[in-house]
Amino acid sequence: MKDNKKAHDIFTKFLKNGKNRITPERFQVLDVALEMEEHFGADELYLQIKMNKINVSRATVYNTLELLVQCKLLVKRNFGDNIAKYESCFERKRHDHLVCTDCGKIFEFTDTDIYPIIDKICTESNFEFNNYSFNIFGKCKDKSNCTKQNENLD
Amino acid sequence: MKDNKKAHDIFTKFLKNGKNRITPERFQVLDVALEMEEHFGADELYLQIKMNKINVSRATVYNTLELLVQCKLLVKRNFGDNIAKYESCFERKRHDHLVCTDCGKIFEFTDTDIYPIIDKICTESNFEFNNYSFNIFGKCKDKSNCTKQNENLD
DNA sequence: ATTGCTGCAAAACGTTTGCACCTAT
DNA sequence: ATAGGTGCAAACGTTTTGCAGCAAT
Repeated sequence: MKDNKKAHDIFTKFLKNGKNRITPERFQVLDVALEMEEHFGADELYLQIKMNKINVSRATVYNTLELLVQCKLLVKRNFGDNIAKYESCFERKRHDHLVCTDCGKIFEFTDTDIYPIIDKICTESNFEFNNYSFNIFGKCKDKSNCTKQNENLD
Repeated sequence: MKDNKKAHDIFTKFLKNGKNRITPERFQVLDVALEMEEHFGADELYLQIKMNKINVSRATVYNTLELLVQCKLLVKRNFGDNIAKYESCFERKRHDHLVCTDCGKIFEFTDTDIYPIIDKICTESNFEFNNYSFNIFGKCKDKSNCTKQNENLD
């Protein structure tokens, strides 16, 4: 297991601050979330929890994931399929995604040039920045890399 | 009714090109879509169609919307609530969105500085660009403007 | 003791699918 | 004639909700 102590501390502080209760279930959700592969769905996490023989209900998983987003241990993303995907951003660099519409693969990139643009727009629009999402949809040109799950294309 | 002739022509050309059939239902969906307020959901469009006493099924609406996205008369968007939203981009300038997480309002902005960034990333990643999504989430600072539907905040 | 959280199951919601019939080609 | 498209209803998968019991404060 990774060193989740810092993450626990952040979550504890957040929960106390918001008069939310400190429950073992919430920390179990956090622990499993930090172990997940990137970009997991809420239900996927729930099933993983069941597989680990941990007894936490769906309702608690969904509820806790929202809390973890609020305290910025997780980010919530959407890659165009209308399923909420979560991703740890605990001790990770902010990044965005390229989504291949042929094979469904998701690639990460980091580009800081976008930050001043966001700053400018928020200032101009009198908007208090909280988060952003930036996805690029297209096709892997390197087709050896692209399994092309949708064979009905082209 | 707006001048939908050009849009019809684009759709017709696209359908013929892909060996899709030209059916009256598809053009009825297009016409209602072009009349909709910005950012409508598929089911919302279906209900609007029913209200107009037009007889087109849900299946056809969902199917046709995908075709309209493919021929770039509509764009499909997602503002973080896992409901696919559509928006006409027929004779409209490309734009992105600020989403207020307090009141849910969505504001548009246009910023061309992002294009060279997208170009650069696609070139570096050997990616064939098709589309992108860029949303900024935050709060309207001008609270007189913000109805704050979520009174449980702060 | 209070009130928020939990588990469970059912419901809700947007979306997709199966099938028989229809229609554009 | 024959694919492909349609309408309808049922199914699907994700997410939310209602409620009784439980547990953190």
